[in-house]
Amino acid sequence: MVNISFDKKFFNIKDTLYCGQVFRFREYKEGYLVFSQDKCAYLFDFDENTVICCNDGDKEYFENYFDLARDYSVIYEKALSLGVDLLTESAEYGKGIRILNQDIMETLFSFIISQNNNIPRIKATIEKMCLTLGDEKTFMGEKYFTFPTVEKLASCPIEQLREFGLGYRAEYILRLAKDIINGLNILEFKNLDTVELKTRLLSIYGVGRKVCDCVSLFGFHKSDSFPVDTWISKVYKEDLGGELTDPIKISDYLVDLFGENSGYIQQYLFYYKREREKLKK
DNA sequence: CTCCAGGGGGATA
DNA sequence: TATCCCCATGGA
Repeated sequence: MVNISFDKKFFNIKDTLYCGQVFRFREYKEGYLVFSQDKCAYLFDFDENTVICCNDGDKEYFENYFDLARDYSVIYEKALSLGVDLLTESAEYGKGIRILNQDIMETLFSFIISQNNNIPRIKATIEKMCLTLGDEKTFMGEKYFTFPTVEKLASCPIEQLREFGLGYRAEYILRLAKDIINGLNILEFKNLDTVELKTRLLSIYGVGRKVCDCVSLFGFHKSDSFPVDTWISKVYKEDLGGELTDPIKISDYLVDLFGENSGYIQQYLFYYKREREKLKK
């Protein structure tokens, strides 16, 4: 086992896990267990640091997963410098968020599941998938299940996929898994620029603009992506005074406005808007 | 272009 | 109890 310590000023565990970019984690002891692919890490606070505890062989994987090489103070300062009141508040509130570098396959399947769905149910569905189709492993004495392989997903009867709570998304999952088995190479997309990547992602059955932007950002770390859901639509309309209604046009407008920082700013705004709404109740 | 089905749970009225 | 909403999309 190895411990990686990182200044928690720009790495807050809760903000990073609850800002909606990731679905496989659970509370454990003084912190959280986070699962990715077949791996697991234990995160906790220690003094002024966030500590990542993982198996020796997974050190580099999780350093990349938590995007430790990137200086988030630059992104935070940039957000403040734009002079938009709501963004300043949002960045201050969510400056501990890190945009994860998640497993590409897992991100793609997970965000197809996320469409027109709520986060508790997305988590529950993915958990059932892992429990049934994944492999059992142990980390720090805790049992967990790996994310299903494409082979397992492709050979799973559609009725069983529906039992996980996938609903009509079961068809999307099955068709994609089968396409990958038949030669569709998603990992090859890593070499593409954002425009080309998005075109390829959009050609996948069940992937529209919203899922495409999430996968571009959370799987491929294309930060010139601005996923627009109902919360971001509200921010755009209520706080930025926008008049567009088509989410695709709103996304294009916001990427044009924020450029390379779009993805980070999207997370600041989404998280702040949603958390603040929760607090009102 | 608009309309609507797709699962199902939780929030709201 | 009924209705709306949810990190939407494909098809008519």
